[in-house]
Amino acid sequence: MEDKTCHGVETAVHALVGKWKPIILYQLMETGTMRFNELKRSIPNITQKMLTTQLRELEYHKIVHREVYPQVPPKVEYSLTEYGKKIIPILQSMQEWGTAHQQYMRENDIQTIEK
Amino acid sequence: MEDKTCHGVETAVHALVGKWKPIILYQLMETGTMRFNELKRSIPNITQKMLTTQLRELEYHKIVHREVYPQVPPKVEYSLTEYGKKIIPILQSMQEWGTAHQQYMRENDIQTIEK
DNA sequence: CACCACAGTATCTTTAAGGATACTATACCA
DNA sequence: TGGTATAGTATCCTTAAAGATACTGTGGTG
Repeated sequence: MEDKTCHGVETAVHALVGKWKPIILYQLMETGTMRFNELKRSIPNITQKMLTTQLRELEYHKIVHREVYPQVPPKVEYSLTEYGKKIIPILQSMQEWGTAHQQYMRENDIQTIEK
Repeated sequence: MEDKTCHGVETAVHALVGKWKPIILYQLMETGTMRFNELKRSIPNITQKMLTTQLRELEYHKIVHREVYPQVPPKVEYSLTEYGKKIIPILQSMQEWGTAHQQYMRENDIQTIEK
């Protein structure tokens, strides 16, 4: 963190990176407050473990708020914090570019998924 | 394209993710055309292998242009393509948010690097 | 009574990403 | 004659991320 070469982009990458975080955030951005399983259902293929760990990290970074209702069966709601809402522009430009990129890749017969 | 589940964000993440890609792109955005070693020197700790593979992937995605000059010693220049320049808004909002986030984390005594 | 939904943990295993190191060719420089 | 710079490959090895699976407690429903 000392040197000038550690760009903000690095920090942003660090906080947002991972296969799931941007998708989780995008969901919360679109839908607002969501319960754990609601979130899980909205993201195909994500496992409980992945969802939990990613949410915990986002919570740690104060990007996501976790509200526990002491009930049985449990009820836990997730939402973007006011602070977390500041990443909406990033998500939106990613969404915009990503959608265009899908089309561009298709037009040029380039695989979006390499390997 | 009406596939609601495969968000553009996913594609964006896929094309931009990795420890190095956003940094490489940010360099090229700031400096313009750069030679291989110039890029390498500007990114501390990156290995040749990492730089090469990341550049190849970006080239594959038509985000980065690679210009080889048939000389000895070799000269290869990298730059953003016109298409690649479309991600500048993403990089800028990431840079902006990331810088603010560093400060926010510092103020709240939260480690940017977990674990 | 058996079973479901809820929101998770706890382990274990797999896979992908990243890193270290050594090596290449060739021209120029001292 | 040896050393430097260039832009890479080719291997091998180490982590970190992701995934699979099983398990928890409890209250309400059929």
